[in-house]
Amino acid sequence: MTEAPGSTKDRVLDAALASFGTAGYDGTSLDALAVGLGIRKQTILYHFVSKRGLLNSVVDRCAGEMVSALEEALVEDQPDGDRVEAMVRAVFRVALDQPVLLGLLREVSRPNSPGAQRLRGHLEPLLARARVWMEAEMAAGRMRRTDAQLLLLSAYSTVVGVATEIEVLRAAGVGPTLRPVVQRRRELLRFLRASVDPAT
Amino acid sequence: MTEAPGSTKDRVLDAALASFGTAGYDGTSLDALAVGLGIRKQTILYHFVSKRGLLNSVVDRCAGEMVSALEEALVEDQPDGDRVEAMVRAVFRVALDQPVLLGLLREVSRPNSPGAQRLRGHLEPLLARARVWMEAEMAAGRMRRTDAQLLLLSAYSTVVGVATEIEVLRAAGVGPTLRPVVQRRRELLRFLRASVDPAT
DNA sequence: CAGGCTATTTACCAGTTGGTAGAGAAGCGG
DNA sequence: CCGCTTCTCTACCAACTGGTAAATAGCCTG
Repeated sequence: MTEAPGSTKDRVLDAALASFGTAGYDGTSLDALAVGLGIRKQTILYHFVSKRGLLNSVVDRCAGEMVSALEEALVEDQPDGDRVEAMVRAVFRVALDQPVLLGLLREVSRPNSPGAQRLRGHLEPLLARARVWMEAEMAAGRMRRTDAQLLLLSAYSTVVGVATEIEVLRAAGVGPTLRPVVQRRRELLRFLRASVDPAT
Repeated sequence: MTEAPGSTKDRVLDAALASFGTAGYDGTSLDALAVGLGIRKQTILYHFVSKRGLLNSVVDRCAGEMVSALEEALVEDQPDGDRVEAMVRAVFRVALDQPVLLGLLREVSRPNSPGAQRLRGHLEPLLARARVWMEAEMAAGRMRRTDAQLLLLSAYSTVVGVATEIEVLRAAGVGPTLRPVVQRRRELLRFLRASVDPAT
């Protein structure tokens, strides 16, 4: 079922991810993509039917990777060890390992963007689980009472913003050093804890 | 020099801002833009020479508005009244008054995007001023010692993320109510204060 | 070896893209 | 009335867009 890593289909997916993530959907041309891969455009269309289908496949694969990474982080330490931290660490790990993936996330999370709805479809169950968990924590008094959905959306956009920022830093001349990233993650964690702290 | 608000040139700028901000640069066609305005595409090209020129003009105008809004917030209360809060409030006001402007900011702040460099050119002096101010605050012990540039970039991306999120919220079904925005602003302020608080 | 399946190709197409060339038209100072 | 400038228009165009149709080649199975 899963495509062999060296197959044409898989190579197209990789290249498409990179292009969608950096140049955007409209900025990506199937011709250019094909030339870059040394194949003909029609080969791409054979595998993915249409440009939109290609985007959907890319989104599906990436969302799958991300969701599984997050779920792994969630079950990792059952005994209420800081789950928030585990999730943030997971996201940052992904951001460092595959920066292009964040580019796609950014591109696709724009409202009215093709693929935005599809992405939401993938993330929805995860969000639902998190919401349920948060409401339980609130009921137990381990978390400050707020609108769970709103807090989640806030956390989501903040995390994405922060992770995306790594690209911006690189563009601004700050080298791909690890230090700023670590520092940034520490501050983000403090922020999220503050949002959640039952005191005040 | 400044164009009359009803002039063709100005109407084109408005429509282009809206289109660039929502559909992106590549997703915007001069033909469609012209049809929407009831004029011919060549009229647009007469005023702005090229599509790229149009983007530049849009960026220039918007960056001007934003920078002046921020500078206004900075001098507003000279006696060290919380300048950070003043700036955040200014940004949120812009985000609420002209949401499209945030869309453009988001589109254009992607690295490698056309217009990204131009935007940085506009924001650079403002950032430089802020950096100088922060270093003075640090020296005076009123602010925790950190890398000023890094903190600024963090704050920038966070603020943009948060403001952009308003669109996301709308897309996620949460109405354009004011409450979430206010709540979000409060939390953001707490975050920024925590990043700055000299007591660890 | 025949026949189907998968994968990739060549050939082609209609529509759209940003952009050029040049013609009118409207206003204005002399 | 002339000439100049400013603006908008019609008429084109070469390049590129995503997409269709059909031919070809390899491969496995019967």
